[in-house]
Amino acid sequence: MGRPREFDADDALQTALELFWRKGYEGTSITDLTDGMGITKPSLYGTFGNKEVLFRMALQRYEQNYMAFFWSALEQPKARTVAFDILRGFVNAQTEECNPGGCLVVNAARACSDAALEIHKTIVERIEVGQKALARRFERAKREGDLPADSDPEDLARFILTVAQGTAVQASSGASREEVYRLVDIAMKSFPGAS
Amino acid sequence: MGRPREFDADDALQTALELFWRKGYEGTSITDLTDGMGITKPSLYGTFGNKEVLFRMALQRYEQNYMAFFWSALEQPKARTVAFDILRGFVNAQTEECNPGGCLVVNAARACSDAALEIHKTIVERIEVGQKALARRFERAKREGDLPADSDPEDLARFILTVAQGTAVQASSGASREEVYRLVDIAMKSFPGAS
DNA sequence: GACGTTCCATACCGATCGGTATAGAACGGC
DNA sequence: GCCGTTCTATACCGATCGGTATGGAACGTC
Repeated sequence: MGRPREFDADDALQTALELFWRKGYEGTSITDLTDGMGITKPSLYGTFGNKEVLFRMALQRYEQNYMAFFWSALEQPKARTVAFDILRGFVNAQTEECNPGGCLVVNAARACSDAALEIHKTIVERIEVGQKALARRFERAKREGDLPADSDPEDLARFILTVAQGTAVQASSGASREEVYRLVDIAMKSFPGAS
Repeated sequence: MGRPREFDADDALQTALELFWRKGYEGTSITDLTDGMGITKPSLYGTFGNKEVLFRMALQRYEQNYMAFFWSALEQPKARTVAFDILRGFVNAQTEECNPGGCLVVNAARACSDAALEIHKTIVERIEVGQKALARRFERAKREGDLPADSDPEDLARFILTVAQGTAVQASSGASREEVYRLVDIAMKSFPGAS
């Protein structure tokens, strides 16, 4: 009962996600959000709570809708394919025409001012979650003989994500998909099992 | 003649550099700057003009004092040494105890809000200057037979700087110097001439 | 010691920040 | 038709943003 809302909350969240992606957490103002969503401030606060929870909801949606490739890549049978699929998946998301450039997480990782410290902590934590999951996957590969006995799974995981973060900077600076694809090919030469 | 200023402008600029390094352009407020410098706003504006020119002065000082290794690395005789010295130099600057974490340029590269567009353009431009200089160095190496005939100097330059940008994200997220050193070693396996 | 000059301290500017109080408009249930 | 509820619109909140006007204090010069 009561008056029905005149906008689609899901559409609005998608708009917020894209704005945060493009401009970062602190770079996106409430006015940016309400203008983009086409709603008023009370509607935004009534629906989403406040800016911080809205960002966290957008972050969750981002991981679900744009970072899903990461977790399915982990299920590839060979570590080398895991690594390649992850890098390619990142680059695809970062250079998709209809997406903002770069990576929402990396773009927001410099939520710099003291006021955004909590957001920064969350971002760093999300990166670590992915890095640890990848390291565990590489440990399994090492046990299976899929990775050499002298390789360090944690270092390899850090390397892959570091390249992904680097490509995010490149992509948000305007590098083309093909350029970054070639970059991934070069990076993969460092990975055990290169032809 | 006139009353002498009661603070050292060079010290103040160094403080500004460190604040911008740690918190980015928009994340650093005028109050942050004046508090850190121990001066008042009129002194800051009288000495440096405004926030944007202060940032550009800090950026210039940063390149001179912390990125000098880049240009001397270019003078190394072998391309592989050039690449390694550059990566090591970046990591050293990014993980120096007494420095803020990461890279001022990468941290500021997400000067996200619409207001900071000019700063963002400058930052992207500074990255490109380095990337092009490195590509030219690798072109020379290719001509000299120091790099294989089928290698692409531009792609190699982009790869090295992408890894450097990735390490900057890692470092500002708290990775240790040794961890990032190992990461550089892995990345160097992609570079032509690996043992 | 008066002077022009330069710097410092306080207090202020309009704009914007994230967030909210208030009042009215649009609905379902009775 | 009326009520309770939930939305929307306007107008506002204190705080902070980058930047400045004003007045006095500290100098070298004469």
